[in-house]
Amino acid sequence: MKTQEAAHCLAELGNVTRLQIYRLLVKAGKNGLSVGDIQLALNIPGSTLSHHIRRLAKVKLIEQNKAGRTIFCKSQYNKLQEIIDFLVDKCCEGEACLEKTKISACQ
Amino acid sequence: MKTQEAAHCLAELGNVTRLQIYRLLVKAGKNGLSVGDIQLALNIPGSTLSHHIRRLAKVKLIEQNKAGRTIFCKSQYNKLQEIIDFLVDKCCEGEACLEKTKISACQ
DNA sequence: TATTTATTTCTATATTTTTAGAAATATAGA
DNA sequence: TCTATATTTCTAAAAATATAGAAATAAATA
Repeated sequence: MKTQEAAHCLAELGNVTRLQIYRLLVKAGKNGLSVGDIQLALNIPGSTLSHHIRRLAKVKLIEQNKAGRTIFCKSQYNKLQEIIDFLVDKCCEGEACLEKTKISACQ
Repeated sequence: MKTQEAAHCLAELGNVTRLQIYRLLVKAGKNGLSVGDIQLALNIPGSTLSHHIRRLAKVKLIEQNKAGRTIFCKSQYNKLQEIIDFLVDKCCEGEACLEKTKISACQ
């Protein structure tokens, strides 16, 4: 991952409401949550929620699939992996003081 | 780390210039770099650089110490550790599919 | 087909952020 | 003490973001 993309992803995570949404989805696992579930959990206006979800989806931190009139959102764990790898890469002049986080399941 | 603080830190990392500064410092290790070194590497106005460094320092992603008229900046690795821990905590309904990144040295 | 439900899009306003020139401060050295 | 160097603070303007009401869309159900 390049700096530009990493910064963009980190900026999307850098808003309290969006981070709450994202964390709900990280915890939720592969089935994810519907937009309605998230709205119920966070108690925010639909238009605000929709705006934040769209931004998370745009940078591929989450993905959405429609089932009838319900839209399910779920974390794209590989993107989080890439962000973490970017942040810890070549730490301390290559002295390898950071062991990488491995995201094994949930891909 | 709580959501509020995590979001704040992530927002500070979510700007290309600040992320470049931060990554230089993560790579630099425990001796860090002077403000002048960073300015040379990134080629940006001093006032802009100073503003970004201040923001990174404010959330303790980096620390600064003065030596004469030179200010050295270095990464506070433990903060990065906390952010990563926050992001991967309780992933996938506690199925523990994320192994935590360990930052052992450079504290 | 009419209604309800789930969610988005449109729109506008308030707030925050980014950028950088100019001036200020603080320390070292001549 | 005068000057040069390293860095910050002040200031202002442009751009981006956050928030949410209202209207629109799309699918399920009566």
